[in-house]
Amino acid sequence: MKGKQEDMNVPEPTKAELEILQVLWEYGPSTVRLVNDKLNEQREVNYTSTLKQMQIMAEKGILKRDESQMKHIYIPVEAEQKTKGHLLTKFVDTLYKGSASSLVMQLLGNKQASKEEIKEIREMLNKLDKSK
Amino acid sequence: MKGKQEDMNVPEPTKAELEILQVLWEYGPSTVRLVNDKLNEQREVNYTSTLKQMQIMAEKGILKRDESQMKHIYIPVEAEQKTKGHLLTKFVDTLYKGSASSLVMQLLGNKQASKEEIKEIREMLNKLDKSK
DNA sequence: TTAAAGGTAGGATATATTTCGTACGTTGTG
DNA sequence: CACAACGTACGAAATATATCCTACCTTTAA
Repeated sequence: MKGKQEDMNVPEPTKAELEILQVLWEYGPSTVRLVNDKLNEQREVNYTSTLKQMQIMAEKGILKRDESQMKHIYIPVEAEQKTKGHLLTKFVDTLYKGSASSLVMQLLGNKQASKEEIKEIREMLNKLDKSK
Repeated sequence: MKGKQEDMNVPEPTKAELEILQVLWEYGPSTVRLVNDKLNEQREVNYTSTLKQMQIMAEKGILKRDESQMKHIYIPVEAEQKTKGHLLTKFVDTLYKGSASSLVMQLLGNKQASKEEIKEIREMLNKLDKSK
């Protein structure tokens, strides 16, 4: 049995696409107008640029949309954590040959993690232990 | 006093550029021939494509080169860890709003870290404590 | 009821990145 | 010497990504 459209593999977002996803993750299903407004709080973008981008994302299967109203509502197909997980996996694979601990080592070594964060990480590890 | 050429900010590598850097990191300063051979172990690339790419990287200041021999030798300007550090910082900033612990949380949660790796991470944390 | 505001669609353009073709010089070997 | 192998330089083409212009439809408010 063949999979439905929604089952197809969602391609990795490009840089501009990621910006849009961030807005949708933060504000939930939204119109192009809202997304474009949020983007413009950071940099200047023309409305139709954002529109086009989101249309393309819908074509690619990154977003789905509700066309029942004139103001279409766009929704990410994948959950935030899933998409971030993909990106993280790819990142670890390319830069650290898949070794999560190598990545964490650099994170801790380069002071990219504050004391509080180190504390949080330790607590996470402890919780992991208890759950076994 | 103005900085020398070498002091200029090294731009972030593109995807193709990163592939080349990986080879140089692994094998040290190398000729285009060697880099191209290594790349071709993974995918087909024309020699002149790799050459051009490395020439551009030299222009950008990502690589420097020794032209004293006919076979030019290319060398990364930044150390491996420094470049990876930049990329990691950017990654944490864009995807996790700069929170290292959020990233680690996902790493641990999504089973992208094996038992052994979790053990290693814990040991790293312990070492960090001792050094204080 | 009509003009302004705001919506979508889609082609064209701009920019960034990647790949390759061609020209031409140097090295090595029969 | 001559020619094949190998090197660089550089413009052009191919791709991928991002932005915008124009046309046209719908809603809203004067």
